[in-house]
Amino acid sequence: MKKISPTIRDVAAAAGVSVATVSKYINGAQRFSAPVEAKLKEAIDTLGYRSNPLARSMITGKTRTIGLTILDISNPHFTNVVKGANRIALRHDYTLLLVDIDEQQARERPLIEALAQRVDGLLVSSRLPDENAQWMLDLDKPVVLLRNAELPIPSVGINSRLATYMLARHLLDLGHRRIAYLGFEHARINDERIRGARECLAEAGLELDIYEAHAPTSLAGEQACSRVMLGPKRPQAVICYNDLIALGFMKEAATLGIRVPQDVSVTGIDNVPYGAYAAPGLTTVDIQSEHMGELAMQKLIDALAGHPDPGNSMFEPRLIVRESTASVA
Amino acid sequence: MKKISPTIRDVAAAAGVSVATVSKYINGAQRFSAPVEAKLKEAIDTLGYRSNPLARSMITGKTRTIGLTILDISNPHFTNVVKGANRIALRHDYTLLLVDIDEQQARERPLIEALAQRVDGLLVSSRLPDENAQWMLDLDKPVVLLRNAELPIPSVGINSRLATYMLARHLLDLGHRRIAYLGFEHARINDERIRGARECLAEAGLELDIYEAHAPTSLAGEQACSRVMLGPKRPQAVICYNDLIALGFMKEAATLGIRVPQDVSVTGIDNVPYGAYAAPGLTTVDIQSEHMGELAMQKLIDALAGHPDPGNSMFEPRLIVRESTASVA
DNA sequence: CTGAAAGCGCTAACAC
DNA sequence: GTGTTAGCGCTTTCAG
Repeated sequence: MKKISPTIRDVAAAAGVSVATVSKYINGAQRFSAPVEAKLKEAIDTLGYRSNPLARSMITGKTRTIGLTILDISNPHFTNVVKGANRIALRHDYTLLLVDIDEQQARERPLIEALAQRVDGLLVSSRLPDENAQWMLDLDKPVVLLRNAELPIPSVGINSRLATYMLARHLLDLGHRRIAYLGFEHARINDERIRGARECLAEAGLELDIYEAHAPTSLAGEQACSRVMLGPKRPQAVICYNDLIALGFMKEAATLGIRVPQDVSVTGIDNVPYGAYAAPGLTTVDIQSEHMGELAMQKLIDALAGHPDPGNSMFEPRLIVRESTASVA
Repeated sequence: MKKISPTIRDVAAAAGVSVATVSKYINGAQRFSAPVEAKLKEAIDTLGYRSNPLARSMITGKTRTIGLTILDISNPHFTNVVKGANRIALRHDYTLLLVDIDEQQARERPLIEALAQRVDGLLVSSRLPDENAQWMLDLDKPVVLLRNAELPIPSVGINSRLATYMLARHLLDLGHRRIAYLGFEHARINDERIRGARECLAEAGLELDIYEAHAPTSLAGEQACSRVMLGPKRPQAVICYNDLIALGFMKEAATLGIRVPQDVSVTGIDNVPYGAYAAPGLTTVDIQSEHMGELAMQKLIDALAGHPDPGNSMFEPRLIVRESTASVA
């Protein structure tokens, strides 16, 4: 059962034409006389010929593949980014070469450099600070960054500062005064998020208490909960770095006998699907993850087609109020 | 800024050796005399040479890429499969070419066939029934199926029948008699799941009432809830096709004023991460999604290395009892 | 419209 | 150890 697949030469022989003609036919490069076209069609499907994409790629330098690096596919935010990116890619006949960096920064650069050689362009989500991302300019492939960048690389991101500003505003409106932020300092946008909340509180003459989760995960949220809630400065409301941390936080709060939202209001960021199915439903900010993936891929494909759209595109966050936040008793 | 990247010939020239020598050096195929090795090293990094993987692939026929088709990356079950598969792949220096079929069966076969030409092997998750999957044998690439297959194709799956049997048993033990199954008939394994639950109930002289969700999603679970709970045969317990449906079901139940688990016990299948963070926590069956991805990838890589492990590997489900199930009042 | 010929960048025998 | 020589399967001038 080791049938060697037919090459363009076999087709040419069978159809009694030259390989060049076959090549042009396959690529729809021009029109043909009726008899030639008929013979080609015939030869191709009796042989079951399929052109070898590798050989074509070597010559054209195009692979119809987009490299996508993601920090952690388990995080629904990134899952949605992939979903959106995949949708647009398939629509344009591109396929995704996916690399889940899996939170190990060390391998990031070599992985991306290797990836770059095998794709037409890249979508990159990375924790690398802008200063250390210059090398991406040397990849000689179009890149779109999944974040807000100051670099001369097109990017798609979210206004994180506004996101936390909105959450802080919402909590202030509910009458909260002691508001804490449970962050994740290894994320580049953590500072932005702190700034947004701080600004808002400052306008009310208040300060933001800052706590740290050791990972952007539910488990880390659970583990941080007692530290935040049973410490000396128990907050009335907690803004979490993301929804996963918030969900973990809420679960552990329940275990500790702390009621949400009666005893503490909790918010996340991302609007992951499961925030709506938690109880109480999680108040959060929608950052349009799937649209981010779509837009980033669209920008990349446009660049590939010779219509680069440089600069940073920023999505505006949208507040989603559910039951995890409430007025001060 | 259009620097054409150096080829193996440039390196050979710069180092004063033949291209064959360079090729062997790059591939670490043998040892070299000290002076040659030094010159090669020198030439390679002054030129910044990187071998072109496309050219290599064309000759060797190997791409170090694994094709992975998934039904819906948004479903945490599949997300975890990807996570596991990616981990093993990276460990062996393979990369994933991901295609999210996105629940549109029509494009499945052509997409997979195209994918097969560009990869060394495939991991396939598909809704195609075994009878219509014969063509996969003709892909001329090793394939591992992510399901229980009767085909002569290696596969990794879960004992679905046992999963629902266990859930039914658990519910019977809690004293439930009127037990319903909320399924998703387009899934191949739906029948297996029905059978497992039915068998268990039959042993107790009971029958299973069957309802249908129109998709394997939370939204579909929400929409099905009133149909199940406000119909003529209100069940005491509901076994849902998967966790997403169960989560949606529980949410809508709360909206309808039906208490879980006091008024109805609910279970899912999959053990997605967010089942633990719902309230009440979702009783479910762990199907080891991530391990499935790992094992499937390992089987594929073994096959690629000439150590095929044919046959079906089946994971055993594990019951996870949380708060969404309770004894009859 | 069709074909001949020259490679793309690399590997793989096989000599030396 | 190192070099020579064929190509892999395809696209792409450039003639006719």
